[in-house]
Amino acid sequence: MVTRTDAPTRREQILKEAARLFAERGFHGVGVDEIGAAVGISGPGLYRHFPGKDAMLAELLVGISGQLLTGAKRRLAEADGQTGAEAVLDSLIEGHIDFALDDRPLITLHDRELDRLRDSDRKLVRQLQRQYVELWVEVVREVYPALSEPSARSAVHSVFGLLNSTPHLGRAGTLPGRGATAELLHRMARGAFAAAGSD
Amino acid sequence: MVTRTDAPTRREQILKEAARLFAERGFHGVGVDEIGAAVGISGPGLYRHFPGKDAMLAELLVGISGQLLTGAKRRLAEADGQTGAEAVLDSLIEGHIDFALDDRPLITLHDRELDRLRDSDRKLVRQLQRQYVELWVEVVREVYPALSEPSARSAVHSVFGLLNSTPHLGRAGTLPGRGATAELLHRMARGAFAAAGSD
DNA sequence: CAGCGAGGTTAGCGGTCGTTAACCTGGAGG
DNA sequence: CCTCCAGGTTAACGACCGCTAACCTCGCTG
Repeated sequence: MVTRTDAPTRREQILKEAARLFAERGFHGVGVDEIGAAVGISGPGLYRHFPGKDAMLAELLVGISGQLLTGAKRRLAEADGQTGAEAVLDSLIEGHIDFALDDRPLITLHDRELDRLRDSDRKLVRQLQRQYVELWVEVVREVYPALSEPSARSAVHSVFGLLNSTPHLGRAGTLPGRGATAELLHRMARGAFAAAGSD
Repeated sequence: MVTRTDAPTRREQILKEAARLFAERGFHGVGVDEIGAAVGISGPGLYRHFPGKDAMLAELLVGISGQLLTGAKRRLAEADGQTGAEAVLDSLIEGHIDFALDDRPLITLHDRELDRLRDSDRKLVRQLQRQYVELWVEVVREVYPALSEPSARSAVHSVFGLLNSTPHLGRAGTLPGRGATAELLHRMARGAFAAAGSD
């Protein structure tokens, strides 16, 4: 894991705050003035960093999808041949949980504001998402050969729903600690797949 | 189950179309003119039926939460004493799946646009949602006594995420039929709970 | 058959929002 | 020291949107 030590750039600040605000109140529910205020500058100042409000959302969504896919590919490559499919599936689940727990606003945006994108950006995001899903489907079917491909795809989407539920778990603190939550989610995801695979 | 035979009222038409549009493009992304057009009247005509756009969303969300809670209470009462906790849990899961499959737009709204409500309405909806969750938590803990209350609550929220993933499953037709999908979801939900309960 | 209310219509107001224009400023480089 | 540009500022424009006002028109009903 690469740890950043240098300060975040203004662009990164903006993206982070925009993600939080978009997740809280929806893309159309947030004004550029608010985003600016959140980073200490005022509305139109944002246009020195982004061509428009749409571009911020696009960069966020493309970034999320790309990051998920890249991480999954890396995990798949790291384990290829050496370890069994079970271990790969565990690694995929772990990666997705880390993302869901560490970047809740992004997870929220990811399946909520996709339709607000320009056509070309939306196509790109959907393509990345599809690749990510297909990668999971292959691994899941290797672990549970009884699953048909459509069933496996449905199961994967459903498990994403399960893992992405983290924003609904107590807003902060009330849940039993990050480690325990991650472990609970992991067990439940495996249990859900196992139940789906007992055709 | 009560089956309606009479034609839907204009109010009901409006609510249905508004739900669909809100789910597709978000509350702020839909104009009153579009909602009107969807039922064949034009924008301001809606104000003969609702005091404002907010009121439509409020009625939808309060209706959803109330319907879910009422259904769950009924299922709990029907089985009380007679059947085991396992059967009650199965009944709850079945009811939630029916709702998720039959009213996808409402399920989408339910956890997406809550923050767009007036304070009083939002409090009411949250209270109904909380009661619904607590009802599930009690049943789940009866079936899996090893689960602590916080863990059970997290597990319930996560299973809701799983069951509410239906809008993400193929937009229509591509999934293996309603019955098979319902059964798959049911099995996965039970599997997830079982895995959570093996503390 | 007069009257009236339910349920529409169109025009338009007031506010908000994304974006652009025009201007300012501090610090780095020759 | 002059220049320039990155990164701000405020003012303002145009579009859009929720909502109201004013008006119309049926179908009941006394």
